[in-house]
Amino acid sequence: MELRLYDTLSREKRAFVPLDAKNVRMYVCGPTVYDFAHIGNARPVIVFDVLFRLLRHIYGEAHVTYVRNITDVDDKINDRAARDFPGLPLNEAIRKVTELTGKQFHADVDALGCLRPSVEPRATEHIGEMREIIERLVKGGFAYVAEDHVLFSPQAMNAANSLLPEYGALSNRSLDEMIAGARVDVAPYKKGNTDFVLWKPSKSGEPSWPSPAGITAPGRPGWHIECSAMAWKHLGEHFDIHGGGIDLVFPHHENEVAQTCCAFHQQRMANYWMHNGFLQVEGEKMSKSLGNFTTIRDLLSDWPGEVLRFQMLMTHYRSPIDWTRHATEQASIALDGFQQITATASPEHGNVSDEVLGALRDDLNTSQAIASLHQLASRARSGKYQAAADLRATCELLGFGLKDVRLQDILRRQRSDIDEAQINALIAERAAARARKDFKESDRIRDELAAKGVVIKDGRDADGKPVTTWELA
RNA sequence: GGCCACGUGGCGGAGUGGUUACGCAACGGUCUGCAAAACCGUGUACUCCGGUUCAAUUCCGGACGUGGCCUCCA
Repeated sequence: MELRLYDTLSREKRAFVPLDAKNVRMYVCGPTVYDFAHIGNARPVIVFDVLFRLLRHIYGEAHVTYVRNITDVDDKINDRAARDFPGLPLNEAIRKVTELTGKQFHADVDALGCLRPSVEPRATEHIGEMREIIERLVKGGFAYVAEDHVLFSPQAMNAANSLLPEYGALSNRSLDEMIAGARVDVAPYKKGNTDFVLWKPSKSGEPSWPSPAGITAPGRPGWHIECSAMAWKHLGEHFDIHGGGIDLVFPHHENEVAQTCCAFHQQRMANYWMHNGFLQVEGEKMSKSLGNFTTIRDLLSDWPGEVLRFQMLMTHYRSPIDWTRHATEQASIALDGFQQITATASPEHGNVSDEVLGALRDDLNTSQAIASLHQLASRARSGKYQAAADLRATCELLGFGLKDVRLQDILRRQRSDIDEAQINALIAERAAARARKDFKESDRIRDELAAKGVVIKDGRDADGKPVTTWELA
C-alpha cells in the first residue's frame, strides 16, 4: 500500500515517491533556543516524529535521514542573554542561553517519546554554507548589497525567465498583491519593498562573522537563510519532505524556497511541504499576557510524556487543536487501558497492525490509527493474546512504550494531600465493621473516603479471601 | 482590507453523495450486603440560509462563529 501525503504547495494529497528510496530525506524547522518550549512547539516535533518512524518502517531505518535544526542565532536569544546574564560578555551569555535551552528542549522532547533526528545542525555551525548561498544569489542577480546588508529580491526571481518557481507559490499569494499591501515603513536601503534580508551588519558586541559579497563590516545572517544552508548541507539541493508549523509558510518557507531554488537553479526545494495546524489552550490562543503560556515542562510535572504525545495524536495533524485538561485526562484513560491489556504481552510476539499502518499511510491519520488501536484493544480484552501482542507492537511503532502510564499512579503523584496510612486505617476499620455485618458503619466509612476523592473496591485475592483496594476518583 | 483553515452527538474526534467511525461520559443488565471494577447491551450528530441532485453532514454559493498568515511566532 502506498503512502499518501498532503502537500501544501500543490494543495492536494499525493502518493509519496521518494527521490531515492535508499535515502529518504526530511527537513523540519526546529526550535529557536531562548526559552522553554511550549506545548505548541511540541506539535511539529511529535507529528514529524511519527512520520519519521513511519518512513523508517517503510523504507528501513538506515534509509531515512531526518534533519531538524537548532536556531542559535537570533535577536530573541540576544535579548534573553542580556537579560539573564547581565554581568557576562554578550557572546558568552548567548552561549549559556543556547546551551541551557537546548538541553531543556532535548529533555522535554525525549520525554514525549520522540526519537532524536539523524542530524541536529546548529545555525552557527553553518555560517560558511550561508555565505556560499548568498554569494551565489548575488552572482545570479537575485540579491544585492546595500549599506552592508545583502537583500534578496523576489521581483528579480520572478523576472528570471527560467524553470524557477514563482515567488509566492507556496503561500498562495501573488507578488503584486504583496507589493500593493506592503507596510509603509520599508527600510530605505531596500530597492523593492518585498525584498528580505539575507545578511545584515552586526552591532558592536553582537555575534558577528566575516561578511559575504565583498562587505568589509562583520555581520550576521538573516532568519531564513539558515534553513536553506542546513538543508543543503545535510540533504542536498533538492530533497523529499520539508515540514513545520503552518505559521511558517509565510514568510519563512516561501523565502527558503526562493533562496534555495535561485541559488541552485532548482525547480523545487522539497517535493512535499507539510504543515501542522495551530494549537490553542482551553479555547484561547496561547499568550504570556493571558497567562496560559503552557510549557512542555509544566505539563510533564503532572503527566507522563506519553500521555501528552497521545493527546497530540488524537487530532489529525493538519486540524486545529484545542489543548485542554479534559482531553489530557481522556488520553490518560486510553493509555491506562492499553497498558493493562498489554501488560503480559511481549512486543516481539506481535505484528504491527495493518489497519493502523493503513491509517498512517493516509496522510498520517493518527485519529483513525488510534481508533484501530481501540479495536485491537477490545479484541485483546476478550482474551486474544495475539491481539494484545499486536497492540503492544503497534504502540511501540507509534512511540508508546506504555511504561508508567497507570492512571492511578499518575493521580497519586498529583495528589500530595493523600495520606495513605490514614486511608488504610479507615479501610481496616471498615473491614472490621463488615465482618460483624455493621453495614451502616461500613457505608459511613465509604462515604468518608469518597469525600476525600477515594473510591474503594471490594474484591477477592487469589485464595478467595476478601480484599479491599482503593483508587482516586 | 487581502489570503487561508476550521465549525460533526453531553465531550474529544475520524469519515462519507444514500449503509454502525472510534473513545470518554450517560443509561439499562449481569455481578456485588451496597458499591466500584469487569463483562453484555442501548441512545443521541453533522452551525445557519440558499443552490445542484432521485438523494447532501459530504459538492457549489452566501451568512455567522473561531483561529492562522500578511509584523523575523511551531
